[in-house]
Amino acid sequence: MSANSRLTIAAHALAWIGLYQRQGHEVATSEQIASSVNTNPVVIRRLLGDLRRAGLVESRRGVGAGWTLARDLEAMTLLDVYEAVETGPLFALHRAAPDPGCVVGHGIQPAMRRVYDGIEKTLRSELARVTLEDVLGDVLAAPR
Amino acid sequence: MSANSRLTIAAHALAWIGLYQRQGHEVATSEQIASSVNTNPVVIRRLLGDLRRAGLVESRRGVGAGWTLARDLEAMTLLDVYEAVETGPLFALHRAAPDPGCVVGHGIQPAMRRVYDGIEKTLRSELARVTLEDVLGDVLAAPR
DNA sequence: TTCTGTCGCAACCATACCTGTTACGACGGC
DNA sequence: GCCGTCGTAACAGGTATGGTTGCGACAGAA
Repeated sequence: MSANSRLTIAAHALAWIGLYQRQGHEVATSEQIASSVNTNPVVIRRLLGDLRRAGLVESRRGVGAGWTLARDLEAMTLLDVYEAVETGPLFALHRAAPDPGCVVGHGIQPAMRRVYDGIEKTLRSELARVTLEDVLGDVLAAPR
Repeated sequence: MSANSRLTIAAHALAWIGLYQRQGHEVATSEQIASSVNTNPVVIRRLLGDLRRAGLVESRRGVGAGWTLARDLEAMTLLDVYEAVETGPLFALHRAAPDPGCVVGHGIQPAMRRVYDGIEKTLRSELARVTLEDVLGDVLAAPR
């Protein structure tokens, strides 16, 4: 599976904004964040747009514009971020419906859905256990 | 995320072969399985090729060729199948390395990797808990 | 009012992966 | 030699992601 890095980048951006505000600055610009992430500012704006729609950050426009956290990193979990930036399910069922006349084709989808639902539930509880404050703490604890 | 259905199709194929053999047949052809899955036989052959390389199925060639299970469904878990058909990690880190001169850019990757490693470990234990025999049982228990 | 810096967003391209399809050689039993 | 099936390459189409450019919208400052 070609995994995507949206969750990683979103967590990076949030931790960056949180640290920047903690250092006394009011707003962070997409260009500053993009510089730390090493990507294009538009990529950051797109992602932060998702986070804004999820109520995790706010944006100001005009001169001196930029991004601020909508709530403290302590009150934000990776599950919030995951739900804001990820769309579909982890595993998909058949693209085209299997043969309903076949016993296996008939019963395989509910069987697999049950497994996948359990996995997604576990995944969510794992993500919900980690706050962005935890992430930032881990980041700052990295050896130089 | 655009999930892929490889795990679903692989489980479908294995359950189908298992049931077919249980009904007294020796080998299953990719065309029969493709008919139940509702896809092209080459797709099935490609997937079963992965499963063969993982030691889950065997193939015969020549006239009367086809596929057989390499071991009982009871001794096969969804984790075996997952590892056979899925390649990369569930979540990716940055595509391009973040700015190492930035505190966040420096520490974000080990921090996220720790989270992702924990999640993958949990995912694997969930998948390892389900045998293909469980799946087939669930399939056969589906209401008509 | 005008200027300036930033966001918002559309458009486009490149890449990568997955799925489906066609084609054809390899194999092995008859 | 014939035939059915696998093995695999090649290609096309769809989709997701990421990178880039361009430009209008906005809001504060001069």
